[in-house]
Amino acid sequence: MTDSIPSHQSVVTRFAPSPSGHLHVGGARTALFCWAFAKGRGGKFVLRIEDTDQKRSSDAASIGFVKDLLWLGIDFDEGPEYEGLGGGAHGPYFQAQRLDIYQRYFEQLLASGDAYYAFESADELATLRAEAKARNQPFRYTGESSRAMAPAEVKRRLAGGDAAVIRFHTPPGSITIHDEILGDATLPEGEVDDFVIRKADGFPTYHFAVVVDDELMGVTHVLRAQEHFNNSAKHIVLQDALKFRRPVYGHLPLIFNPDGSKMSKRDKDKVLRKAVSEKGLTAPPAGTVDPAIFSAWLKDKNTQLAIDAAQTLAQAIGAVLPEINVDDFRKSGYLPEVICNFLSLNGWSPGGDVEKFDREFLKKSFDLSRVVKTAAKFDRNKLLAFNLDAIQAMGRQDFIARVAAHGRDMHPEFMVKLTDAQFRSLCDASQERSKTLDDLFRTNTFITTSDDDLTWDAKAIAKFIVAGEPAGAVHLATARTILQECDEWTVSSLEAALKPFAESLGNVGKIAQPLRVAVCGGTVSPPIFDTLAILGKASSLRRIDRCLESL
RNA sequence: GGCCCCAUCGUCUAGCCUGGUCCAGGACACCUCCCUUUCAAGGAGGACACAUGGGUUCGAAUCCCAUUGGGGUCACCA
Repeated sequence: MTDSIPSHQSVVTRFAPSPSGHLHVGGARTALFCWAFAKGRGGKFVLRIEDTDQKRSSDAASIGFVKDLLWLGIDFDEGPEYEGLGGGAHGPYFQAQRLDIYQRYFEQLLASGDAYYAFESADELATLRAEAKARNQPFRYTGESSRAMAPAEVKRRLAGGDAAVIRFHTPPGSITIHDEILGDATLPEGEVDDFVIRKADGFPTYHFAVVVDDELMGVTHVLRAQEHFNNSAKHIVLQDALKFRRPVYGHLPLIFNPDGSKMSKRDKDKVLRKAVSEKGLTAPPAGTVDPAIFSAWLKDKNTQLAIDAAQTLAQAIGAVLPEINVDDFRKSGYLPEVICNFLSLNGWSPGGDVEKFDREFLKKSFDLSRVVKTAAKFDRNKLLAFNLDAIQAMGRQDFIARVAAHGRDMHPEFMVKLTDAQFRSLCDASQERSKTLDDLFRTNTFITTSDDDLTWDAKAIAKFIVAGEPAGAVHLATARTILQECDEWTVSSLEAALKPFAESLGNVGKIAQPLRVAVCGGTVSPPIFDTLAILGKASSLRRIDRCLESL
């Protein structure tokens, strides 16, 4: 009865997150592996929403994370209907809509004596738990008194409206979990107590819903994060009692922050709190966050600011929040194919020194035997390096198209200020130095600043305009008169015009830096001739004039 | 604290199952130099790991045990 599902049966995997507007990178990795495993074997990938927690049901309808999944190129065969995807014969795919299904199985277990009602309140249990903790003992619910309760008494209390949960009566004996990744592990008898399978509100607990749905949806392989490992024991005893098949389990190693802490949505909040306290802020900057919400948040470290509010506040105080969600990486200009590639490498590798590959390769190659047992620390540096490599490998048109799409999405105000020709020139000048699709927008704000609003960095002025013998300003003035004479304003013509003068000074740097500072306000920009060409003649001269006047 | 799991460069990992070809390979980061009109990018070098202690064996990163360290889990959350 403990046999795994036979291999000739086609593979079905599932990704079963709580409803959320955003997909966490850890979740993305799990989804990716589930997807690759099923797809690579001609099987099905099912998406199921685990929304059995009514306390969090305010956003239960929110499955915004699906857009992140699709952005990554992870599609599903069955699941909630979403933009033409989803549906399927095993729905509904929201657990909250499957209550009648669970009820049948509750009744089955109640009838067979494998489950029973229990009337302890959450408070009572919390007290017992606290006592156990104080004694450094694990708390185990044995439920002798509940099970000893006469059926008539149970009926009476139920009829009287007493709050009750249903608990599963875990049979005696040790429980062995077979795991394709970790191997076998045996939990001694008594480790799994009589856990709750139906809450007082009538909803199933996670353990129960998972077991029923996996069976009904034909799930053959359960791939999930290692934090669920011990839960498998509960699922196994439930499957046995319900006479269900056992799926093959594979528990994936966790993904951590570089410092070893668990990567979580709260990391953003932590960074934000730190920035706020460093700045000594007691009230939110005007126009960012509601002051009442802000002070409530500040008071209670256990609360988190809503994601949008956190973002605006961070922006206002110049804090950079860590990327945690897939959407954060999208906004930062990472490519979805690179994220998939990199995520795959956290916990798995194809071997043979191969580490750059696409989703098709992953589908074909992914297998459980090469999944690593140890947790990985998420290395943003390496991700960034992969992203750079992918960008550099792109064709010119492809790069322009993708940067433009990113720009329309994330920086519309930037896009409207540039002509098509300017934008293409900027792309050409930026591709080889772009680590993300966002770099070009962040590092070239001088282009969209109007000529008369441009300000200069004092250090840059001191070093490249004021200093020198003769001063940079002198060369700048000379360069200006040369530029004035240029009728053709292209990269090559500008270079040709300025080269002789630059060489007479020794090297191009003598003139490039003063010019760069004058037209950009700082020391960093695309190559100087590209920069001048993109700005155009009128703008370039005007900026040089203003710079010279400002001295 | 109980239980469970894990342990190769700073990081992701290859090698481990089927001991010798490993004085341990790749990648990111790091250091040095080169190139250079800034920032990047690029090129050439370099440093860097089998947690510790016992076994087994002619021989161990690879097998066994212990120790240490890390993680997970002990909810009417998933």
